Amino acid sequence: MKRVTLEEVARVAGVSRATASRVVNGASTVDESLRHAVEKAISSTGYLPNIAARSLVTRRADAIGLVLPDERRMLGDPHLASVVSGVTRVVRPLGIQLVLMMTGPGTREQALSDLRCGRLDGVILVHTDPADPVPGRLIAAGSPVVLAGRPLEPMPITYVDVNQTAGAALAGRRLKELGRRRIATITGPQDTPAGQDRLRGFLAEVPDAWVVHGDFTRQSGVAAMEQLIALCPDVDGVFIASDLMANGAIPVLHRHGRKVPDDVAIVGFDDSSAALTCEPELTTVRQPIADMAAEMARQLLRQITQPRAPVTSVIFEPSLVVRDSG
Amino acid sequence: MKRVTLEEVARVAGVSRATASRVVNGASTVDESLRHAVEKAISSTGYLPNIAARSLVTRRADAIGLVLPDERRMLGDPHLASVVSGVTRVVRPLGIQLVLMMTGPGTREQALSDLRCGRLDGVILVHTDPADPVPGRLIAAGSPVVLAGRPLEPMPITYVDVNQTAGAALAGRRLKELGRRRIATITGPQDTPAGQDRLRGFLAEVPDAWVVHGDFTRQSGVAAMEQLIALCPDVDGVFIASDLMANGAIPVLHRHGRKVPDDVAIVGFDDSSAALTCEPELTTVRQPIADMAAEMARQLLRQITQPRAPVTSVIFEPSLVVRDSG
DNA sequence: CTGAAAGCGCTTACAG
DNA sequence: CTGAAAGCGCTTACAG
Repeated sequence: MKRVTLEEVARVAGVSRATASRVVNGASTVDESLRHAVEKAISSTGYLPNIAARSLVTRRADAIGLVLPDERRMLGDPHLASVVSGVTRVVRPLGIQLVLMMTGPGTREQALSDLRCGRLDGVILVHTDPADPVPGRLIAAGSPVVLAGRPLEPMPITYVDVNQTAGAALAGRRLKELGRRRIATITGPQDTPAGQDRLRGFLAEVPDAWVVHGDFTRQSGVAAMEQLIALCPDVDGVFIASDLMANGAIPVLHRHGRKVPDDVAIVGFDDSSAALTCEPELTTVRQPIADMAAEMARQLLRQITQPRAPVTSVIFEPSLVVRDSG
Repeated sequence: MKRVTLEEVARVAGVSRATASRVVNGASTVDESLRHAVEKAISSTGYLPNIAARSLVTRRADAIGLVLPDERRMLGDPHLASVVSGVTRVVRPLGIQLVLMMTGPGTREQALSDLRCGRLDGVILVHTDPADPVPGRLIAAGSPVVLAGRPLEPMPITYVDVNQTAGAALAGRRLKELGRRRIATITGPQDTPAGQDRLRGFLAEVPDAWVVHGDFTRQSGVAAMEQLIALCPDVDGVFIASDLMANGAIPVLHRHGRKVPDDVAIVGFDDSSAALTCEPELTTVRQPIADMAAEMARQLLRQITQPRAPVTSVIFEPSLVVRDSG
């Protein structure tokens, strides 16, 4: 574990530290023969630049944060691995670290101070609730930040989202094409943009649908389906606003002797891993989570390198994945 | 975003930079009145130490890595959030960052170089397969490292695991207590310690059990159960070596007209979120993942602060969580 | 294109 | 207990 410094590389290559630094950083203004000498010295010594020293002068941490809500809220969440994967895909080739911050109620401030003390160049915020002051303070501080999903209240911040209303409309159209007549929906929480948009998009397509409310959790899917069956026993098509809720709701139908999709067609939303653990496998609206996460990383990187660039958001189009449930 | 330095704090407080540094770092050898002056200066200026500058001299990154396998392998994995949560719990109060490394086949080396260039103080390795050269090289380099789970081949490395054989025995005992006579098991992959131990521990309790092999994935649970039903149509109790496999296997039983738990009792292993998405909810052997992850972090921290400390591993005792499936 | 030099912001022996 | 000073390892104007 002998620590090799740039000084040493320069000496071995017979050049100055400045020149050695230039080839390490790929500056194009280095003579070919010197470059070669330095490269040879690098590999012979096994040199690796000290990141702290570099950071100190470049004023970049080369690290971004992924700020998550607390464990309880992440636990059933089937998206985490995909988000991490998508971000990693764009960030790693650039040598940028992904630091995970799973926050408790009082610890979201951490992101702010990590940004201020130069530990992080920017942050991606997941599952931000409307009361959270962090996004506002980040904007005020001029820190690079992107939100996963449109914020409830409009604010001048970059976000990446799927076209929620279009996705819900896809689900509605599918149920109609299947010839279903007594159509219902189990919604997400109505104090979130996704919950609102999925309901609105669906009703635009199926205005007379029955509406029962859930909150995206599996458990709420169970309760909502019980409620729905009581409300409308002969329902024959249901759009359930998250795969996780569908995962809870389908067994309720079975318990009531209703077959899926013969008696009741089900369409979910997300195309998360929860869709595959449904019986039968879930027809659902696909959100390309990993691609969206990759785009968040790209947007964040752009803000970091171009602090004065205009704020833009990007919306992905959803698609319908037809499986067995509807 | 004006950057406040220690220099400035010292000037405001009317002391030297050295003294200011001492109170920032909580050195006890500072006169009370000076300490007060510095503290006041810190809060009035909003000072936050520059991490890179500190790292450069302390030679610590104050960051640890969590090295995961590729997305495909993590996707259905219900443990990720719990692991992150457990590690975060111990690491955050110490101001240590958790950096996530989701590796592809060729990128596990990243951990090595991040360690060498001072970007990481240590790493936790998850799902290491026997062919992976990384653990060996980490040991050779003397880097702080802990493994999630016992390595297949014995090696002088710290790991944290659950007592797998004891857990499997718990499952066997449960099925016997339920009065089951034709007992079987669906195993995990036999080239992993967990897969081997769960089978061994189970057979020690139920020596004459039928054995069908799976690989911990949901899909393999489906296939294995089909196979088992063909092999032993009147099986009445099955220990399935992961909740995820059980999640796939139970619907197969239903499809064959067998009720759970009346006709066939099922006991899983993990107590992950997959246990709750089973119908009926899964009786399973609980692995306290978050606590285990917290312990991994503690072990790693100890290695970082005490490089010459002896290698120790820690084993958690599992417990049986009785729900509805068996 | 190249090198000598300054400087990034901190911690830590070393004297006093 | 306190301060002046050295030094961590790099990058980057600035001359040449």
